Formats: sequence, structure tokens, C-alpha cells
Amino acid sequence: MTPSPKTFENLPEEKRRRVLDEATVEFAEHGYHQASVNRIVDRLGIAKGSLFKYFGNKQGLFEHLFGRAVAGFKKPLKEIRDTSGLTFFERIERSLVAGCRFVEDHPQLYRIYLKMLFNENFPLRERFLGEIRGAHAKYLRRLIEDGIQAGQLPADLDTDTAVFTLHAVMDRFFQDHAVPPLDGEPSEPAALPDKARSLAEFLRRGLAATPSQE
Amino acid sequence: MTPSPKTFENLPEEKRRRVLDEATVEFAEHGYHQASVNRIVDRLGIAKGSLFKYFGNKQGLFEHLFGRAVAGFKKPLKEIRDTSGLTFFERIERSLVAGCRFVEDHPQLYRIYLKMLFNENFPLRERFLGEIRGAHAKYLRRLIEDGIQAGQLPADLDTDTAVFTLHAVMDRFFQDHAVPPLDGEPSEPAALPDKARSLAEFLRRGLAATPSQE
Amino acid sequence: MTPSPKTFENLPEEKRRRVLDEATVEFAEHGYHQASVNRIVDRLGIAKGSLFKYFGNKQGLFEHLFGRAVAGFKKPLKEIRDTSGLTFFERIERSLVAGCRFVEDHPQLYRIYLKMLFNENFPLRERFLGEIRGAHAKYLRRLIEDGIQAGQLPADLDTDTAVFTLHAVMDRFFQDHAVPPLDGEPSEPAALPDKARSLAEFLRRGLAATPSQE
Amino acid sequence: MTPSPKTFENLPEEKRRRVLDEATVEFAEHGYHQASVNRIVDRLGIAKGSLFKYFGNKQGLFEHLFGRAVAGFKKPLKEIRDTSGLTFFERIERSLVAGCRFVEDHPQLYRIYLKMLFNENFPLRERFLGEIRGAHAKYLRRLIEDGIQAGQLPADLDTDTAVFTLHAVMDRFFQDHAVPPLDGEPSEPAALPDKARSLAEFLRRGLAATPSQE
DNA sequence: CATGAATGAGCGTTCATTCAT
DNA sequence: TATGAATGAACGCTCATTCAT
Repeated sequence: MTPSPKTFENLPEEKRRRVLDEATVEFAEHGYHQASVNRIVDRLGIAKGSLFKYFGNKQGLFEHLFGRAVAGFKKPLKEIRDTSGLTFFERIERSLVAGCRFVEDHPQLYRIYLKMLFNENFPLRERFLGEIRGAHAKYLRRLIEDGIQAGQLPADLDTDTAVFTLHAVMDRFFQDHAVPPLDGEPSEPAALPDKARSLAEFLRRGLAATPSQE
Repeated sequence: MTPSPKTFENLPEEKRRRVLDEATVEFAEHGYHQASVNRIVDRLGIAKGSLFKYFGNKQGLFEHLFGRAVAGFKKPLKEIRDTSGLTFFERIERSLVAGCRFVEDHPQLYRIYLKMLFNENFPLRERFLGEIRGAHAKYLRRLIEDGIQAGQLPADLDTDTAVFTLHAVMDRFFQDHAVPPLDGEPSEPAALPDKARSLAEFLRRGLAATPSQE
Repeated sequence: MTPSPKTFENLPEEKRRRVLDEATVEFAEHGYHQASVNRIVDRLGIAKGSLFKYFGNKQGLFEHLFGRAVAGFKKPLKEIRDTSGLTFFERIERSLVAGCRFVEDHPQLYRIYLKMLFNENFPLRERFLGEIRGAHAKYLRRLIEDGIQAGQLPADLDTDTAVFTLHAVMDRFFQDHAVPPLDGEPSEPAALPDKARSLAEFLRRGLAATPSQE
Repeated sequence: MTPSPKTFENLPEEKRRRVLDEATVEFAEHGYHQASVNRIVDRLGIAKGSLFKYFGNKQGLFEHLFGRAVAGFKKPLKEIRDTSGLTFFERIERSLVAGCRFVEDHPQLYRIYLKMLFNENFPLRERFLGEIRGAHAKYLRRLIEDGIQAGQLPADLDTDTAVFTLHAVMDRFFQDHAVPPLDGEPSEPAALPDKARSLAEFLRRGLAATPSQE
């Protein structure tokens, strides 16, 4: 009856991993409401009651699972932010590659994130998305400010708009990297590093010139 | 078993509109699978059997409703494509505004589109997304080619990448226009026309320079 | 609201025939309860209300349709009963052939009859089956009595048992003629006339000897 | 989606029996499609979900229930086939009695079998009927061959026709034993043993003479 | 602590029948 | 007279959740 998250923590590491992995796949494939606790326990071969003992209910399971993942969404950013001796555009390029790497390494988590983006009924959506977006915005703002200070970006750049645009373009870059194109679409115009460099160059030009050059 | 779309066509205009509006709201709020035919008919105050007479089944209802919408997605593009005497960037700017106008006029349809984007289980997803994306890609390609011919874009521009980037940025522009920002986020940095001009200018710079200028 | 069978009688002959034929096929394929009035009117291309005006309700339609058919079930018997100059076994043989001819000419009606046989929920089952069986029993009894009088059957034959047995065997003969054998079964060991003669011969021997001959 | 027949096997014997009995009655009374899972669970006083956990779906319930019955259809035959020291006709007589006993002991299963006979839409019909008919045909063929070897049947008997005829007559014998005669029909001309002996004698004569004696 | 049988509201869907036009 | 839109009970089935063992 009590959620008792202690129970789950006491499980052997291997089993804990399997439980979370299987559940992640289910949520990634079906979203939250269409995900079926029945299917999860069936695939795991454990009793239904056990899962509810561990996490209280479906939402508890999701919260546990995705809460741990949120940290993962932030990690690649930190590593790059702490690099020194790189220009703004090199950092953007590395961010693109690092983000794609994360998407490749944790495709299921990214699929959940994408489903959560536009599904207002996803539980804890506000909290999780807020955390992720906040971290990314903060990261990008920091990068831009560093870039301005280093003279790599025009001093009169509108930081808010730049954050928005960078965020938008980069997010979309990851999306296209993760989601298989529809049938018949021209897929994979180039390999990842080339695509990243190409986009970084594009952004460089977009941001570099002073807006008053008109 | 008896789809009989005739039945629906024979209904008085006002009722037809109410049915489609209510159903659209339901799909917009809950996506496809979580949308409830029960809720729809309850809100409409009609019998469940009636809805199934009109559209055969849930998917038929969705197909009818969203199929009509797809045409709406394409219309604003056509109008701009047929303008003459405008530069490439003026056209992009108008596209952004027109797209936002559509999103504002049909917020529920756009919400459905967004939910469909990352939910692989959405029925008819491939068909509808393919149609929409195809139309947009074709439209953008045309714009870019016109721009090159008019000397407003560099002749050696990689058209494929340009289409991809334009599409990505514009799509995201509409998304941010449509989806209310999460609590506490800095919302609405600027009014629509300013945002559109600002982004168009950004894209102008990104595309204008020749990539070989390095 | 009123059944108003007059309405149907006033229809042009051709339309009346189509309505009954289509309905007969539906009942033959699905039995009574699984038969769908929707499907019938769809195939006919007439309004649902019309059918209910004609026959009041589903049962009225079935009653009309099968009531007319019952006469058909009796007709072949009468023709043979009125033959003279034929022996008992020749008459049996002709009955078998005539019955098979009827089954071939009206396969849908016979399928309905077979479905009715063991489905107690068929409406009007008692009345229709009673009529058909009664006519057949009366017919067979007459044949047997004629046969005894003509010295073609033993005088001490138990008429009741003979009627039962004849009825059973002949009915089954028609069933096997009508119902396609299951996959892989040895079908069609012989053509109809041979089968009929063979069975008549078998019955001849079964009935001919006096039971006391042991 | 989770058939899980384990669940049902784990139930206490008494409950398992009640569930199957109640379901059998429902199918016997209404056939497959008109049988109502709702009615079954209402009579049982259990939740609807439980039944679906046990058998996956309606067809699974029917398959379980009737699959077990099919074995029962074959058992009485085996016992007689393995008797020795009995003549062909004694074996036929015993078969008739044993078959009737089975029909009396399991009237609901036999009613299902009869409904299945002429209802082409019965699920699993081909499989179940094929199994039953196959076993019976094999059994009768064996009996006839034994009878020929023992000199109790003419050596030149057409085995195929004999199997068909025996099968037809015996099947019909059971049917008349099981199905209550229609109102007003002369019922029960004799008790079972007498009827069986009488029919066996009839068959003896039908088969005994050589067909060439004409 | 794990189990898994039980629950019952909810789902999408079908149907014979009614009745205003 | 013919129409066909409207009805709503019933269908087979799924689900997250509970709790006695």
C-alpha cells in the first residue's frame, strides 16, 4: 500500500537496471498513457504487484525513471562549458556532436522527451521540461556571453533572441538526428560531423555580422 | 461497417461544424489514442451511434477532420509563392507571419500536428506528415531557387541543406509561437512582426555569404 | 409504425424479388441473429425505414421469406407421391434425386433450414420445422404403406421405425449433398444418380427382409 | 493481449469447473456469436476482466472448453474398438449405446457440436469438426475392415460408401436422441437399447447382402 | 517481500428499431 | 410512401490498481 521506494533500492543492481530499461522502452514506444504496465511486467517476468510496491503507481515508475534521465540530459553540456581555449563556434559544433551522441546512446530517453514536448498530459511534464530547458538556456546564455567577451560575437547582439534561435536550431538538429525520416524523404544528406560543421558555420554567419549592416 | 460519409454531408452546416470542432478539441488535448469518443459525443449531446454512422470509426473521424486541415496547412504557402515583386527574404518574413496566423487561427489543428510529429503510433501519421512536409519542402525549394535566380542568394548555395535549415527554423518558430511556454520561462520577448523580421534577418545573413569566404 | 404488409405487396415484382433474394442470402450466410438488417439494405440500396415498413421488424422479414419457402420444401415430395406404376424403391430413389435437385436449386433456403435445425433461438423455428417434418413424415408413411400393400415391403414392418430411419438417412443424404466437406475429406465418392441408387439399394435390403428371419 | 492460461490453471478445481460449465451452457444455448461473455460473468458473479485474464478472449474461452470436449467425443469409440470377441454388429450396437450415453452425459457439449455443424462462421469449426469426423471415420473404417476379415461382412463391400452410410445413420441417431422432438411429434417410439438394437439390425441387413445379388 | 487473482470503469463498435421530414 | 438521421443498450475487450496469501 505504501509506495516504499526503499524496496526497489534494495534490489540487486542487475534487476533494477532491467526493470528501468524495460519500462523506458515501453514509455518510449507508447508515450505515457498508452504505455502498459501489463506489458512491462510481462516482459520482465515479474509480478505486477512488485512493480507497484516499488513505485506506488504508474506515475511513480515514470517519475523515477525519467527523473534519473534528466541529469543525463544536462551532462554533455557541462563538459563542453568547462572547456577552455575553444571559440564560440567550436563549442557550438562540439555541442551539436555531443548532443547527437547522447541521442544515439539513449535513444529511448530522447524519444520520451520528444513525446513529452507536445503532450500536455504527460505527468510531471512541466517539471521535467522546465529543468531541461532551463539548463540548456543557461548553458547557451553562458556560451554566448563568453563569445561576446572573447570578441567572437558582436557586442550589441540581442542575447535573448540569440538564445532562442540557437536553442531552436540545435533542438531541431537533434530531432532530425533521432527521428527516422518519413518514407521517401531524402535522408542523411551528410554524415554527422559534416552536418554539425555545416550548421555551425551557418550559425556563425547568422550571428557574426552586426545587425546594423543593412 | 457502414462508413456512409453521406450521412454526415447531409447534416446542417452548423451541426457539422460543431461536431468537427468538438472532435478537434478532443484530439488536440489528448492525442489520438487518449481521445475519447465517449467524451466527444457527451459534449455534443448526441448518441454514440451517430458519430460512428458519420465516420465509420474513430480513425475515420480523425481522417476526415485532419484531412481537411492538411489543405489548410498548405494554403498560406501558395498565396505567398504566387506573389511577385518580393525578395526572397520578404517572402520568408511573410511566410513566418502567415504561418503564425494559421497557427493562431487553428490552434487545435496545430496541436494535433505537433502531437503527431513524435508519436509514431498516430494513425495516418506517415500519410499526413508526408503530405505536409512535402508541400513545405517543395515550397521552400521554389523560394530558394527563385532567390538564387534573382541574385538574392549565392549561386553556389547547397539547396538541400538550405531547405532543411529553413524548414527546421521555421517549424520551430511556429512551435514556439503555438505552445505556451512553461511556467516561469521568459515568454514573448517580442511581438510577432518583430520576431519574424528578426529571424528573417538572421536567416538572410546565414544564407547570404558564400560558404567559401572562409 | 404498423407492419403494413400491403406496402410490400404493392411493390413491382422485380423489386420484391430482389429484396427477398438479398435477405435470403444474408440469413443463409449468418443465421438469424447474426444476419444484419444494415447489410441487407446496404446491398439493396434502399432505405432502412422501407424494410421496416414492409415487414414491421427483422422477424417479420424472416417470417415472410421463409414462410414462402416452406411450400417449396414440400413440392418435390408431392410430385413423386402422385406417380403411379413405380415401386417403393424407385420412388425412394426419385425422392433422393428430387430432394438433391431442390437443394441445388435453392441452396440458400436449404442453408437456412440447416441452421434452424439445431438453433433453438431461431424465431418461428417450431412452426417451420414442424410443418416441414410433418409433411415429410406424412409423405414417407404414405410411401411405406403403399409399399407394404404392393408387397414390396414386408407386411410386419414397424412403420414408425421405418419412417424414422428413412427420414434420418434421406435427410443426411441431402445434407452431405449440400454442405461442402471439410478440407481434406474424401469428397464426392460418386455422382448423384449413382449415389442415390446405391443408397436406395442399401435401404431396400435394410427394409426388405422380415425382422424375424434371423 | 495477455492470454496467460496459467491463471486459470491455478484456480481451485471447483471454480474452474463452475466457470467452464457456465460458459458451456451459454455456448450451447446461443451458439458462438450470440453467446454473451457478459451473461457468463454475471451468472458466475465474477468480474469481466477475470474471464479475459483466464482465456485471453472469447474465442480462447471457447477453444479451451470445446478442445477438452473433443477428447471426450473420441473416448467412447476407443473403448469399443479395443473390445475383442464381439461381432461387427454387436460393436455397432454398443457404439450407438455408448454414443447416446455420451450425449446424455454431456448434452451441452453435444448441442454445441450440432450448432457448429451447419454454422460456417463458428470459429475453429474446421479444426474441431475435422478432428471429430476424422476420428469417427477412422474408427468406423477399422470396424468394417475387422468385420470383413471376420466374415461378418461381404468381402466385396465398398468400404467408402459403407463408412459414409454408417456415419450418417449413426450421427442422425444421436441427433434424434439429443434434440427434443418438436411439439406434437411422436416422440420416443422405444427405449434406447431397443432403438439401438433395431437400428443395428437394420444396418446388418443393409450391409450383409452382397450388392451383386440382384 | 513477492505474488498474481480480482476488480470494474472505461474503451471503440454494432445493432434493430423509431420517427420527423 | 420513402427516407435516413438518431438512438442507446449491448457487445468484446483493456487497464491501472488492490490485497489476501
